[in-house]
Amino acid sequence: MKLATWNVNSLTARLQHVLDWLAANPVDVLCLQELKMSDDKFPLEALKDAGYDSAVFGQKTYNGVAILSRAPVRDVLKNIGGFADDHSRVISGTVDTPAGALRIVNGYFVNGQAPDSEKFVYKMKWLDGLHDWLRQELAAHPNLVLLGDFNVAPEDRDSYDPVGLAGTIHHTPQERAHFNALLQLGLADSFRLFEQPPKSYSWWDYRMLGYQKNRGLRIDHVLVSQPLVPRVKSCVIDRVPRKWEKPSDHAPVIMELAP
DNA sequence: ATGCCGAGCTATGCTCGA
Repeated sequence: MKLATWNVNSLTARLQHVLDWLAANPVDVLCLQELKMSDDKFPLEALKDAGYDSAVFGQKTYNGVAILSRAPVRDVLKNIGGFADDHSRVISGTVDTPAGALRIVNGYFVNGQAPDSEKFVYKMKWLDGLHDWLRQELAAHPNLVLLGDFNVAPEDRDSYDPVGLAGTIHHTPQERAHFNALLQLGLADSFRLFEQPPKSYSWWDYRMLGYQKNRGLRIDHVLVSQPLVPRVKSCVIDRVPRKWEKPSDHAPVIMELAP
């Protein structure tokens, strides 16, 4: 089965791209971030017509996440357990597969703006909350996928300019320590289970011809729990929709799980 | 140092993203 994550930067603006992409890439699960719409605006019917049920945690203007799935999604949970948050950033759910129940945690991680900002303080607290909650979630759900827009470039090779951008947002040691703490829980970065092309990124700035110059960051990730690692067949970034007219600034990341 | 782009809002310039 295939699972994908895509920050669409407004589902209102990008619905047709999502439908076109799903028609060409009929994944089993697609996790979306930055819906930028309230639940009542979510295009449930259009996605149902495309073959997907949706679990939605929307928010007007900012944030908002959804799990689209060909199979029903059960036991849906919104936000991080035990962490009060005004933002709609995390939605979790379980899908039943031939190989057993699969827990999916879809996150739109805090951006953090700059290391000396209040938003960065919020990012650190949010990541602490996520980590503590995930430890329990992993105990309860051995087959777990954590995917989404992490807003962290985990290593220097995940940035187009690791030297010039050292210490700036997405590149700070604090953010990378939080990413590594997630790995320490027993999660693996599925993208790095395989040899990958150098300069592989999932986000490119709209400005200054970022995509055309491949000035990007790899900040969208698919992490899998240890029992799933032997079942991961591939993880690829699909840059095709980044070339479409009026694209999201993020590209989808697709992970394939056996059987 | 800032805007460079793009989206949303009750807007006609601002905030935010990354």
